[in-house]
Amino acid sequence: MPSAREVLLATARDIVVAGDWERTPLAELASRAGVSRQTVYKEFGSKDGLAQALSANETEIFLAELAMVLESYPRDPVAGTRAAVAHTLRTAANDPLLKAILSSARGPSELLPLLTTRAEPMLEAARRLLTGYLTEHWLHLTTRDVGLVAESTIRLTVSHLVLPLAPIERTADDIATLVERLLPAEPRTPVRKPSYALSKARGSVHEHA
Amino acid sequence: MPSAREVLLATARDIVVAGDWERTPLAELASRAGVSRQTVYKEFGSKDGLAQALSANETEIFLAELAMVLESYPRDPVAGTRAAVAHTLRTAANDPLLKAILSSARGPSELLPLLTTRAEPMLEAARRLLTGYLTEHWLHLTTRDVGLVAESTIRLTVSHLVLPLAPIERTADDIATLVERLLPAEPRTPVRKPSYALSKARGSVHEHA
DNA sequence: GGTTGACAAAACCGGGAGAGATGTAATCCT
DNA sequence: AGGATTACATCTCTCCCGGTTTTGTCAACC
Repeated sequence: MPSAREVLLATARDIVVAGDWERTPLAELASRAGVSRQTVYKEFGSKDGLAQALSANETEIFLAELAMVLESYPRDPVAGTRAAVAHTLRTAANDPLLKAILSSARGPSELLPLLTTRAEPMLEAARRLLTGYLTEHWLHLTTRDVGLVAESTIRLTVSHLVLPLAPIERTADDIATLVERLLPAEPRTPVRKPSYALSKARGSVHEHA
Repeated sequence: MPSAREVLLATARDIVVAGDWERTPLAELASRAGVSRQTVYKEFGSKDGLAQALSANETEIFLAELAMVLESYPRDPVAGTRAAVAHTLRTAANDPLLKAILSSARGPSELLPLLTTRAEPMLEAARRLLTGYLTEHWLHLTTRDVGLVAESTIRLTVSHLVLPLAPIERTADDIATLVERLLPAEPRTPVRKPSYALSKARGSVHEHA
């Protein structure tokens, strides 16, 4: 039995993805979630509060997914990077909300400006995640070097998200190639407990297609 | 004696940079340029036509500058890249018009959407320029490899333009470092006539600070 | 190549009425 | 507690209506 909070987040997400956020009254959202309007205020304080919570939830889920993707390549950081980039591009392509969070892009329909604030912290979190992952594999490199590569990977991914020119798989291959050439030496794989992985998403409500 | 076309472009540029484009009537623009309103229609067809021409002019000037910057480092492609990136970031920081063209960013004041269309061709031109420059120095690399590096450089530069985190010089150093590591071998310098350089800006009207 | 003047059509203001949403609160239910 | 219902004040959004400005196109003129 999902809590009111959870079903509200899920419905809100559907509405945002459908591009109807500003158009949809809170009353309709609530009734569609099978919940009264006041419950929303109790739980989230305001409509914006709901959007914020949704954004935070989405961010958390995405970062957890990203960590899982990376974890599944514990011995091959280049393949891991490639998979992470591809996963990001693929997911964001089908998810206007995530895309908005990542790129802070004002789409044709002027997506909610609340998320703009979220963009930078989100990218920063992703950068830390990637940095940790890469550090596990190239122990001899300086923090600065790994950070540079991680940040470039993130920026390039977002860039290709905003202005895609090649198919996703091709882009992922390209970025992975860059990483491989940038950090070429000594791919030692310690295979210890990965300290970079974040806790799993707790408030997860929806499934990613 | 500057032609009416030139002085019109210059005045239009001032207005755009001041952020008053949509606010300013064509009549005022014309009189400020010391020219009648009809001359504008004769020369550019419409107000949008003026904006288009301005954008094209700006693009041409910028690309010519970029080519000159690169030409001044005929033997050191890493330093050349570094200088080109720094020049781009520095110029765009003081030039809302160029920034809009490069990033297609809707600023707080909702900059002219005409330029949005311009963004991709402009980046494509810059990519070709850089590709040609780099090819002069790393003859042994495949077109695909050089193209990859060039495109990444462009994308990273734009990314840092949109979301600057470090000082410009630092960013330029970082990107140059990436290029250096990506294309490490055999920096042969043919020093022949650089075929990548475009013709100088002809319609150039203003001076870049 | 340029100016002046006139002109229709379109875009851009306020202001005001009405509808619709948001946010707060009291009360009731279980 | 967790939630629903009803009520209500306050915003905001939208539509409409004029009046004004701006755009874009003439023609005639130098």
